[in-house]
Amino acid sequence: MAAKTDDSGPKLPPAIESAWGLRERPPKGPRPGMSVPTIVDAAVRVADADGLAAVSMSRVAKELGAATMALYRYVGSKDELLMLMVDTGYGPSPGPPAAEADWRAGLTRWAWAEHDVLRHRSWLLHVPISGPPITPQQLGWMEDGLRCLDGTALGEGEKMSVLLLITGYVRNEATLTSQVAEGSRAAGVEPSEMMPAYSRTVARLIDPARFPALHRVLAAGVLHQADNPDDEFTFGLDRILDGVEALIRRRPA
Amino acid sequence: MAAKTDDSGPKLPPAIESAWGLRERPPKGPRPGMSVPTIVDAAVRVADADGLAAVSMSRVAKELGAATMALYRYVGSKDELLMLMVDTGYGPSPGPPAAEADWRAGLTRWAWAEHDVLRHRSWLLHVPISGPPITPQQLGWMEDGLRCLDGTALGEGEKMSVLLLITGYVRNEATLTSQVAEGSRAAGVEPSEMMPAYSRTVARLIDPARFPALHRVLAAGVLHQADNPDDEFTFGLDRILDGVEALIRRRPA
DNA sequence: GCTGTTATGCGTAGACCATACGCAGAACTA
DNA sequence: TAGTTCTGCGTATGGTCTACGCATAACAGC
Repeated sequence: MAAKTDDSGPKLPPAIESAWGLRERPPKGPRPGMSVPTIVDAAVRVADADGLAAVSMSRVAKELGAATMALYRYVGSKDELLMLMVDTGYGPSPGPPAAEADWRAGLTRWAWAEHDVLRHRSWLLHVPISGPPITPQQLGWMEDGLRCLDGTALGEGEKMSVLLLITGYVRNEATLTSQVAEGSRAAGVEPSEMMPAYSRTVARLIDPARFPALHRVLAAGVLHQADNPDDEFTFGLDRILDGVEALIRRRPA
Repeated sequence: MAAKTDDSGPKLPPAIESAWGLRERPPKGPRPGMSVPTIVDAAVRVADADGLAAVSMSRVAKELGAATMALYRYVGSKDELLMLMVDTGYGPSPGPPAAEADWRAGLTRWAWAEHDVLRHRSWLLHVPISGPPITPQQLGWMEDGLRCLDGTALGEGEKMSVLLLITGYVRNEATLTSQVAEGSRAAGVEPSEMMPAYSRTVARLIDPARFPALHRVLAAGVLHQADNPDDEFTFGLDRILDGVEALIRRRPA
């Protein structure tokens, strides 16, 4: 209730308001030569091509044929630009679950959707997030996730916690695999040689008497063969969903 | 096998080697005025006091009464320093589980230990990690975690996956709560007012028809009262451990 | 049509940052 | 004593974000 009657309350960054379409152009002054979406798209293009580190205000401006400082008419700070980049970088949410899908199938699809986004936009993982989501598409993802749990007996707070749990897992998994990929590129090693090399390094460093369990893992050759990363992802996700299932079963239907 | 007979193989950063104590001082030249641990301690002190963003080479040097460039005699790059900061920032691992503890109690203790470290050293979460752990104390944490699963029927690879799962969860939870804390400090709001303010903002932005599930969550007031963060942490951890328990039960003992 | 107001584009400049390079001198070996 | 090698660090380069202010373009009202 009282959604619109709220005073405008806590100051929202201007660029965020314009992302929600709550901002009419003032009728005076020269016509703007760019727009917030144009700038954000350019920044995303740079990040896609050369990584997040390449996204500097001057680089984005160059991409648009504009001067560096021109961007600051549209975006309050670089952090604000980053927030908007995350929003468009994630893209539209995967949509509500199919009507006949149960919660587990729905959340699995939801998790894989985020997984897929993060796989080919790994720079999203490097953006320092500075708070809970307030951009349109981000909240769209949240909405779609919540809907997966609609039929269950979980409380609203529990639903939220479950979503946070899953999203955190997906991000974490993506972070690890992207680190391996980036590390191998940086060291000029074949990606498939990365984990074996790591395994050899650790083996050289540790004393088996002080690190017996770790030594056993290495001896088992676990880190040698690069598992199919998708299997690794599925393993963890299934563990988490098993845990959620145990919780749901415990509730009276 | 063949731990020492390995050639020195992949080039390890010099400062890492010295962290493992594999580096004797060359007998010539002037005696060094500082040491790697001295520098790392100073950097940690800066991060503890003013956050990771305050850790610049010049700031650390000032802390030591030295010139900026003097540090580069000991540390190859800032990234290398950061890696060492993480190692000493985590501190010594919590130690092996008590003999009478089952795996679940052991992992719970292990997870809480990391949780506690991250709670009062939240800058650890902001360090961009660039690969799997190779520093002594980091591997110590890994060892202690693995030992918790020693009695179970899990394979070595599964043990590793479980650990990754838990550590990822702990980091993620800590990231979220520290974001709320930092956000409130940045906005000058009481920490306890942070989530209510967020809730109000989202309520103002979303259209209940397009975001029905989210609207329901808000209406339930879930985000209003700042849950005891420890309860939130326990909830997620128990979900994950339930999932692990389901896996272990499925294995023949 | 003229004038005042306002918003835009952007040049300049300041305050940081990491770090490549090279030199003076210290501490050791022979 | 001569030679070698390592330390400390001054200087300089090229990058970052962004505060500030000016010229100009476009509209509102008279």
